[in-house]
Amino acid sequence: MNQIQRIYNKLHSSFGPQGWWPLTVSGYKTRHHSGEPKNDRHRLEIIIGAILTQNTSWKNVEKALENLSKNKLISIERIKKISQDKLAKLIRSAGYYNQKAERLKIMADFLLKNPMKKLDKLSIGELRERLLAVKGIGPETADSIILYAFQKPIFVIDAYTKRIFERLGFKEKDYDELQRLFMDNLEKDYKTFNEYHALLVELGKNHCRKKPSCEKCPIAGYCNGK
DNA sequence: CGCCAGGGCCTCA
DNA sequence: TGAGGCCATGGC
Repeated sequence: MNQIQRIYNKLHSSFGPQGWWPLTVSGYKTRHHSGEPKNDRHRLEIIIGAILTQNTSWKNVEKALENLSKNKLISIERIKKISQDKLAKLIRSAGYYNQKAERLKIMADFLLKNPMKKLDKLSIGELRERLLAVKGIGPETADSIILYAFQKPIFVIDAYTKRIFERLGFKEKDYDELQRLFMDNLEKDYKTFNEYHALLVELGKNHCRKKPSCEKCPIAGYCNGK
């Protein structure tokens, strides 16, 4: 077994299954105890959440999602109709609210022209290319959407992932390189990629923070410290 | 009070 | 292609 796989096993047995994506307003999580999307509304909530959480803690995003939900704005058509200014006020708690309001509007446009049913039929490569062409959607957001909204096997790299694996001593640095490291060393399995990324977020929040606290870190044995 | 959070775009070498 | 500025709130 390779190191990438070993680290996954250790994290999984320590933290347990994470069941991402953390749907919060679509009512799916409470009914089914799983964040897996079942319909287009769930998918849209994930897409919106992925944009809102750019460089922002999930806690701040939840409030914004609640506000959107109250105003029936987990809807492509309703996002189209509302003014960007009003939208910005509703998502204020997520930070960068003017930018993010614009990004949500642009994404709504994109989804009107590219219905999810059609996007779902595309190959991963093609879907990724189309998402990356949308202004405001970079590699991490695109991959989060592909993995968590469309349940296709691609590995999401975020700031936590970069930090954790740098500390572990891996030399891969840029996004694509790091992504390949995971995809080449794991089964190309949607559930594995889903869980692994979620587990890394958990590790990053609780142990491998900017200022690390390694005492109780479950993978301290694989790490040089630092 | 200062630091940081599940990025991405733009500009300028 | 890489570094640096910019966008901003809320938790700790």
